[in-house]
This record gives sequence, structure tokens and C-alpha cells, in this order.
Amino acid sequence: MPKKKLSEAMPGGSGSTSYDVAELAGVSQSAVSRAFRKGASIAPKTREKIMHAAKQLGYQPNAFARGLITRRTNLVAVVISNLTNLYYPEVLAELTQRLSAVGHRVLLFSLASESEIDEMLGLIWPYRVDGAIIAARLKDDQIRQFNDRGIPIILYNRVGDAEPAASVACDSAAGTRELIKGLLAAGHQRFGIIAGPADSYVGEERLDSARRHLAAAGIEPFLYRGGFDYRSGEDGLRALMEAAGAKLDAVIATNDAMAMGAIDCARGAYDLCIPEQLSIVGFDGVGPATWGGYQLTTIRQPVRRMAQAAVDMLIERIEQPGMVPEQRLFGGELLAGRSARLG
Amino acid sequence: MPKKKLSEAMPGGSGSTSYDVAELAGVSQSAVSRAFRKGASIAPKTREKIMHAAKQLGYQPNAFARGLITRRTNLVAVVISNLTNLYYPEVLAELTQRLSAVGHRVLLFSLASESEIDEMLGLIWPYRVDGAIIAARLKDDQIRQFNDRGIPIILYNRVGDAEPAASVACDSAAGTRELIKGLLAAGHQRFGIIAGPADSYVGEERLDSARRHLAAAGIEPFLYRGGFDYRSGEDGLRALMEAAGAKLDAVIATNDAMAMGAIDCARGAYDLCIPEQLSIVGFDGVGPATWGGYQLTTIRQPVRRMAQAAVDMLIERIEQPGMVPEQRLFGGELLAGRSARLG
DNA sequence: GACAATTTTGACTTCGGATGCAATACGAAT
DNA sequence: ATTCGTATTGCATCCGAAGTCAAAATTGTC
Repeated sequence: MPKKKLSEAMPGGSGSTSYDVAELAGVSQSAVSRAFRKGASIAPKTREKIMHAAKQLGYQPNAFARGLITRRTNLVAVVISNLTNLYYPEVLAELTQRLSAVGHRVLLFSLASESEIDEMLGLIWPYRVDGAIIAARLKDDQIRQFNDRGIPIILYNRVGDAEPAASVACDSAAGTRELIKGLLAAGHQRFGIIAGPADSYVGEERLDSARRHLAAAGIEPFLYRGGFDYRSGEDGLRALMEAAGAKLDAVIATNDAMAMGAIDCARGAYDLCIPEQLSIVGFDGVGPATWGGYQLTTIRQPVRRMAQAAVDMLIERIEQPGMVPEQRLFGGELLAGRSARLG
Repeated sequence: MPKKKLSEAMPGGSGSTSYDVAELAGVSQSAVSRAFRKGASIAPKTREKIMHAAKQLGYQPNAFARGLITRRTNLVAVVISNLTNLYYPEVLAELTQRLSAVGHRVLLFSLASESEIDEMLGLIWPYRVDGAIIAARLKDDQIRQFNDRGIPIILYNRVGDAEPAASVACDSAAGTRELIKGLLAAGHQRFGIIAGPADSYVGEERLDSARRHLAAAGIEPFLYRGGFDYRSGEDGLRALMEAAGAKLDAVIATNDAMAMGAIDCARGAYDLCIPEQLSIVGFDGVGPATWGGYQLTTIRQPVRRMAQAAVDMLIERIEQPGMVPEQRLFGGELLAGRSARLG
């Protein structure tokens, strides 16, 4: 008894299968399958006939059936911790676009809090993604789970500690060093730092670098810890002013959002002229940083190149499993705005 | 010959199937399947035994196999035209979170340009998504393709023209009316409008509403068309000042990004005091609108409630196909900032 | 025109989980 | 202990496309 069960074949309906197309085109199901696989053995004339029938029925191969047999889903999980951050939407846009360009779909996961990661992993596994790009803090054992399952991942602006993992990041230390070099050269003496939460990898890198280079100049900065958002910048500036007895020369915020908050607070609450009376620098180079009201002096991350690299590295590892975990570090560009005096 | 092909069953490997689990637990594959389906007929003791074995193997049901047979993929396509806009990341974050909460994954599509929609649809179909939420301009025939395939969709801040479609939107006309009422009551006379591109649905609604209500007061505003981004706001303000011979009382930008650009330009290039010399209003209520430097007078869209509604409506239509296309209109909240004098 | 070499094609099996149905186990009632 | 009813369980099949392999069709050669 030959397999003859056909779907209702409503014209244009999503119900059409390769069997429907096969019947309409007068060929076998195998032929239809081959017609849709690039480089398969099929006569050009037959393929054309099939494509015509397929168009008539609005047929598109079922990715689920295909994925089941080929073990390739063409899905890539993209995990982003907080989308409300100004920086990540830009990254996400780039990643999505570039993944599309190489034939992969984005399965998006965003976290309300970092603690949700384990649950989220449980949601990823069933979909047998071909790979993942992760801009969230993974613990070693979480990285290992990907490794164990043979799912290549690329960490974005994070690196693995004990467990090896491929990663793409912007050189926070170098960028921060450059900013501080400039600030010191311009003669700033009393520094404040508005840092992010301690569980942020890049945040700590920037903070450490800042402290180290200031220490080398014999300077002990004041420190405030915020949450990477605009309000933290305001709060941070207030706290630093208080701590320093209103005698601050320069404020280093570890991201742009906080730098902008600090600028507005310095102007609004302390009537300071930026940068004449107080230099404020940020990090990231997000869109609003260049807005007229801020013209932030900051380090711009090469987001496009980083996203491209992340995608390239991921695809490589999908095509060719078992590649050695490589780390790619990108240099940021100093955006000399008008929020700081640099020497 | 009973089906006995087992995967290599590397411990914790992604290769484990329900057959592996069945063997380890000493039950049939069907039992395993049932253990993972809520409310299936299975003895509690057996389920426990199976779950234990599953944990040992790191087993997770293969969503592709499941989707193939159940015809439910638990995938929802989310289409967003431009993620670089300040407004959409917030929407996306809400949608993702809420869809997760009801057991659906987000397949994200972002567009570099609106013309890509047709290609994008071709990428959606193979994944047999259960539904879609679309914040991009769909043509009638594109909406029809969803309808024909029986895939429920919710348009976000868009409505279908001829082809019926469920939608969630913020009442642009009412919001704009309120802003204008306030501006008129405060005695503003010479108006400029900075609008978005003509192919934006909400943009045109806001523009039309503004013109209508100004016309009712006998006022003919100056008009500039931009692209919804910050730079357009700057350019727009310059163009309007030129057109109005520097005699403007109020500027209505059809979104916040442009309003902020206009504010910075008015201050920076024309040395105007906002709102004393010029009132500027926006629309959306994005995060930066409330920043100290702007304190924008604008209409805040109830993004959370809108996202929740979009998800609720979508789920309803997934569970219960063929529901009538409903349109839900949300009122925006007037955020009385300090960028405009309202009466 | 016959025959070998090559393309093209179709029948059949596979991927992994869900489910209808029949078989079995369990429990209660007699 | 026997019987009936219900709760579990397993068998077999299906979902839809891809790939294997052998059969059929085409091409080229002499």
C-alpha cells in the first residue's frame, strides 16, 4: 500500500506537504525534496516543474521535519540579559541581520534577572539549536552544558573562566586606559568612578583597569556602584560629590547611560559646567552619547565588527565542530566628545 | 523486530531520546512521552522513575519531533521593523518575557528595510509558527497570507486596511489631541510639526490628528518630514525655524527621539530656552524622555499593558482559531514634563 | 543499433515523540 | 476466588522531509 495520505491541499494553505507537490507535479516525494536541496541530483526540467507546482500550493518545506532528519535546525539562540539597556538593542539588531544573511533564524531569550539562566537553558535544549550567542553571564557549569551537548557558543563581551569558550569582546582595559591617560594628561587629580554591579564582567574589567592606572599615578579614586542605568549615574554623581566634598575633577562611568545620568545631574543639581569644571567619560558609544546635549567622551565599541565576528565564529564552529575556542578582542575607538578635557 | 536503535547515550549528551530514557527506566517509549505530557495517563510512581532516568541522561523532548506530530511548535514570530528605534526594544523585551511566561519561544525577525518583508515571510513559513506579533507595516496581501495559512497574527501599533486583522495600538489621535489642547490653552500660536516618514501608520495618525485639531483652531502649522530618529529632530527644527522666520511657539514631534533632537538643536543652535521660548512635545514616553536634560512633555504609551494584551490576544487565537479580529486601543498617559507649557 | 557509462528517479526507511487502541494490571465488589 | 470496572501500559502508526540504493531513463560511443 503506497503512502497516499494527502493533506486537504487548500490552495495556498500551509497544509501542503511534499507529497501534495509531488502529486501535482507528477513525480515522487523524493524528487520534491531534491528540488529544494541545492546541488541535489535532479534534472533541471523536473525541478522547474516541481517549483511551479510548489508555488501553486504555496509549499514551503517543513523545517521541523527537515530538522528532525538532518539534525540541523538552522536556529541560533541569542541570549541577552537586559534589553532595556541602550547598548544591547544595537547588538541584537546586528546579530539578527547577520544571522539571517547566513541562513539562520534567531531564537531570542531575554532575561528579567540573571538567575533565570538555568530555566532558560531548559527552554533552549528542546529546540536543538545549531549554536548560541550569549550576552549574559554564564557560569562554568552552564558553559559546560553547551559543550557537553556539542552546541557551539560564542560569548559576547564575556569570557569563560575555567571552562573554555569562544568569545568576542571589546578591550575594556585598553579603552579605559586610553581615557585615563587622556584625563591625567589634562591634569585631573580627583577622580570618581561610577561602576556597574559586581557581577558584570566588562564592568569589572573597566573598573579594575581604571583603578590600576589611577593607582599608577598615585591616585585613589572615589567609588560608587550602580546598576548601569541612567538613574545610577545621577545617584552616583551625587554620592561622589558628597564623598569628595564637591571637589571632583573627573568622573569615570563604566558605561554611557550612567555617564549621561552623571552629566545631567552635575548640570542640574550642582550647576557645573561640563567639561570645564568636571570631566565625565563613559564607555560603549551608544547612540544617545553623540546627541547634542551630551556629546560624550567615550570609547565606542565596534559593534558591527564584533557582531560580524561573533556570527562568523559561530558559523565556523557549526560547520566544523570541535574547533578550538578562540577569543577575539576588539579595540574601541576613542570618541572625543565634549564631556571631558583630555590632554 | 522491536525498535531498538539507541543513540550513543553519552551521559548528559544531547543525543538522548525517549527510547534511551525508556530503556534506562525499564518502560516503553510511550510511557516516557506521557511522563512529559501534563495530564497524560500515567502512574505517579512510573512518572517519577522516568523523570529520574531522564535527569540522569539530560534528556529533553525534541521540540522538532513533537512539533511534527502535534502541529504545535510553541514558536511565535515577532517581527520588528527597526530595532535601533528607542521605542521597540522596550516592546520586544516585554513581548519576549510575556511569551516565555506562557510557554512560547520567540523567533525574532528584524528588518533592515520594509521592502524585505516578503523575503522574511518566506523565512517564517517553514517554521510553522503558532502565531505572530508584527510591528511592521504589512500589506493586505501579506496579512492575507497569514490568514490563508491559518496563522493568527496581532498587529502592534498598526491596523489592517481591507484585510481584517487583530491589533493592539495606542490611541495616537487622542494623545495628540490632548497635547494640542494643552498647547492651545497655553496660548501657543505658531506651530511646527516634525513628522515621520509617510509610510508609518502611527506617524500619519499623529500627524493627521495634529493638523485636524490645529485647523479647528484656525492654525496652519509648518511641516517637516523626518525619519523618526534624533537627527531628524535636529534637522526638522532647523527647517521649521527657517520656514517660520524663527518665529515658532510650539513644535510637535511625532515621536520622542525627534523631540529630543529638536530640543537639543533649539538650545544648541538657537539658544532658546525650553519651554519658555519654545514648547516642544513628543510621543511615546521612551526611557530617555524622562532624563534630566529633557524632561519631555509627551504621551506615554502603556507598553506593558499593550504587550500583555498582544500576547493574550494571540494566545486566545492560537487556542481557539477563527476568533473574530478584535482591535484594542489603549489610551496614552500625558507625561507633563518641562519641555512645553501646557494650559 | 547495441551496449556501457552516466543521470535521474522512485520505493522505502529514518529522525523522535505523540496518540489510538488493545492488552494488562490493579482494585473493589460479590 | 471470580468478575467487572477502571487505571496504566505497550504496540504500532503517524507527522513530513531527506537520503540510500537500486531501477529506469538518458546519453554517448563504436
